[in-house]
Amino acid sequence: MVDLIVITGPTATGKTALGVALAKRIDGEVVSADSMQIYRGMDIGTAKPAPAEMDGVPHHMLDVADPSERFSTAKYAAMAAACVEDIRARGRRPIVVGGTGLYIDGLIRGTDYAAAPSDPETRRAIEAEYDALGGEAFRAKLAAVDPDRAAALHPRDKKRLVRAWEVYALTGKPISWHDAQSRQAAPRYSAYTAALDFADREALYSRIDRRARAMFDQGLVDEVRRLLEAGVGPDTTAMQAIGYKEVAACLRGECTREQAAEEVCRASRRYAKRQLTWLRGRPDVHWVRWQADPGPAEIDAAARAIAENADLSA
RNA sequence: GGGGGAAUUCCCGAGUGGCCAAAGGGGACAGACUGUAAAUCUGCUGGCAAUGCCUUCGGUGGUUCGAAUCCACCUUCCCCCA
Repeated sequence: MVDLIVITGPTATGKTALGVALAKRIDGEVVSADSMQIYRGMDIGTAKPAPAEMDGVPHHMLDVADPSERFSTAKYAAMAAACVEDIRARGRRPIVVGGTGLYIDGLIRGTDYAAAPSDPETRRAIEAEYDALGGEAFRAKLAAVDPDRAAALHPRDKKRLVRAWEVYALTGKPISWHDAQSRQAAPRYSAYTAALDFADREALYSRIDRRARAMFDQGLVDEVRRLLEAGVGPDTTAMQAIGYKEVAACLRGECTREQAAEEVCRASRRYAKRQLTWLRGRPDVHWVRWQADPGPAEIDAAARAIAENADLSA
C-alpha cells in the first residue's frame, strides 16, 4: 500500500478541489505542499483554500510561517512529515496537495537537511564573495572542493553556487556528497502521484489569466499593502511570490495596476510551464488531463479514479 | 489642399548597397534544478532533401554584378501648415 497520495500539477488546475473531494472519499486529510501558502496573511494571491472550499476537510501546512520568516525546504520536510505521522496515527489518510515539487520531493525522501542550517551572516558573506569574484572565478573556487557540483552548475546560477559553497563551509563535505548520501537512502514514504493538467495548453493559460484577474478583484492590492505596512521586506521569500512582487512594484509607483495585472498573468503562465517541465519525465506520475474547466462531476470522477487506482489497503 | 516622417521577421525595435535570415529586447517554445523553489539558471525562435538551397524587411516596377538599404509610382499610418 502507499503511504500517501500526492495531488500536484501546475497552478490553477484544480488541485485544491480534487484534494478535498478525494479526502472526503477516503477519509483523508490534506497536507499542503505549497511554498507560499505556508505564510500567514497571504491568502488571495496564493489562492489559499478558504474554509468553505475545505468543506470540513482538515488542512495542514497552511499559515505555519510568518511572511518575514526565512522558511526552507528543510523546515517544510520536517514539519510536513510530522503532520503525516500525526494523521496516520489517528487512522486517517494523508493527501499531499500542492504545486511545489521540491517540497514534495523533500517530504517523500525525508532528506535531513539539518546538517547545514542556513546562516544569514555566512550566506551574505558568500554572496558578497560571489559578486566580487564573478561567476566563473567563484565556480572555479567551488570546483577545487566539489568538482562534480561545479561542473553541473552554470556560472550565472548564483543561488546554487552560493548554497553549494555554504554547505561545504558549514559541514566540511561537498554538497554533492550530501546529495549522494540522500540518494542512496530509501525514500521515507511511498506515494501515488496524480498530476493535473489541461489537454489544451491554451485552456490552462486562459484559466490562469482569469484567476489572476480575479485576485485583483478580490483585493490583492490591499493584501499586499497590508503586508508591506506590517514590515515585510522586499527581499523576503514571501515577497518573491507571484502576485506580490508585481503589486509591490506597482505600489512603489513603478508601473500601473493594469501593467501589474498583466505581469502577474504572464509570470503565472511561465511558472505553470516550469511546473510542467519539472513533472514531465518523472516516473510514476499519473496524469489527469481536463478537457475543459472541471465541474463537480469531473472532479468527483477523478477522485474516484485515484481512490481506485492507488493501493489504499491498510 | 500643401509640407514632412514612417512602414523590418509573433511584438517592440536596430539596420541606409555586399560581412543580413537580418543586432537587441519582449513574448512563445524547450530544458536544468535535492538545501531561498511562485525562486534560480540554460537553450532556442523563417522554411527545408540543409557545410547548401528557398521564401522574408508595406505593394509594384526600376537602377545595380549585388538592395531591407538607392529611384519611381501606389497603399496605409503619424506629424505640421491650411
